[in-house]
Amino acid sequence: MSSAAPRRPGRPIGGQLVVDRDHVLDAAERVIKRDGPGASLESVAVEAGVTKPIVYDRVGGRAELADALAERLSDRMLEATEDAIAGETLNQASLSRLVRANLLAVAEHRELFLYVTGGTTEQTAIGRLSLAERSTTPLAKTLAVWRKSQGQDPKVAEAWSFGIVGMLQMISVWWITQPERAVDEVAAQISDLMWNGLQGPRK
Amino acid sequence: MSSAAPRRPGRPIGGQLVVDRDHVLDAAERVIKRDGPGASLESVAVEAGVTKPIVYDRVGGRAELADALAERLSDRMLEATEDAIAGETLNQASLSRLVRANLLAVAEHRELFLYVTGGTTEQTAIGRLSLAERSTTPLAKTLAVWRKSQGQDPKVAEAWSFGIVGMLQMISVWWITQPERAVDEVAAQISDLMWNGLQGPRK
DNA sequence: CATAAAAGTTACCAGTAGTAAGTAAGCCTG
DNA sequence: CAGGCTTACTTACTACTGGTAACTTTTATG
Repeated sequence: MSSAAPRRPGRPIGGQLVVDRDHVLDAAERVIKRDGPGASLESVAVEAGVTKPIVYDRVGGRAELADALAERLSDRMLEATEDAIAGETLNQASLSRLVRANLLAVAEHRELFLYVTGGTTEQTAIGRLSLAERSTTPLAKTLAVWRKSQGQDPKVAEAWSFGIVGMLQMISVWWITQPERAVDEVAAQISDLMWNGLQGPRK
Repeated sequence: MSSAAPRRPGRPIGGQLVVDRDHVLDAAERVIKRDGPGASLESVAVEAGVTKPIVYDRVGGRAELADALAERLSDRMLEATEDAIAGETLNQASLSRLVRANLLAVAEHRELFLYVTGGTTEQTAIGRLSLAERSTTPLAKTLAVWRKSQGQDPKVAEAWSFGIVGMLQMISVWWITQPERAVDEVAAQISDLMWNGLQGPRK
């Protein structure tokens, strides 16, 4: 993929863009997968077969790169988790499948997940929040609707969705560094906590 | 504190250490409070009235600094939250006070919290986990005891405590960037979720 | 055909983590 | 009390990174 084709300065023959934004982002994902978080923009540029200013032109600086990758990751995770519950009614079993799908999706994009949730050392809070928000916003809507349908106050939806996303993120980081733990067991335990609360199931 | 007293090279007169580890860590906290996360080691050294190699000698590199500060922060937060429940029995009201105390403690150490949870771009996962572990380990013990006393399986304690800590961290980040939200309301909502689960209170 | 616009690269700057080498004071032994 | 070792610093450097300005070449346009 990273053919070291030395290009001359100047507009390329044909006048077309030599790489587009998605190409750069793909390269960034490969580099992060290879070098872990803390991969440099220079290496991203090399992997994309281009120089640094092009990366800046296509996606922007480090913060914007993290943002763009966060967008990609959260889209994929959203898709994976949506497939797992597939419009089913909310109950402990479907919740457990959701948690399980979330864990497996994180494991699949391990390095990318760590990069995105790890932040960029600068304005980290906003970055991490904007990632979380991509997950919480649809979740909050679902929660609000569901609460209303149960005759409960939907006002809690926003705080709850941030709480749930935070729980999932932490559990994910923990789980992918503890590979011996069975995914089904963790999913069952966490969905139990989410569904029944600390009190546990009341009969 | 940062008196620009230019010191000559060589061993200081008197033969004593000019600053100790805690002094450097105090300086680091002040710099982070002033400059936000991403504060440089150089500025930490200047604030401590000393040069960079001394920082390396006293506390180590960036990763070790983050670790040491994480230790300090989690100790303080633990203290604050323990004061809030003060050996009381676990119920929704005491849980709410715990969440509230947690939020206020985070707000008090806002920049430090962001620095510590934001990580150091490198080996972030381990760093964040080790911070979380300082909170989860005592929590897990408490949970295990409590579950046993209720005739429930204490095996869930470890996963649950990571989940709870993750929830608290995310809620904290969210809340300190949304200053208009009343702390009592958020604490009530989150403790409701933690105690009763998604189902809400059953009568 | 001259000139502007487009799409690249080269070359640089500033700042940062981390380290090697240098220097002055204290201590210890003959 | 002189000379050498140890201690506790600073200075000065390297390597690298994010970010940008300036330059080069091709294409499009009046």
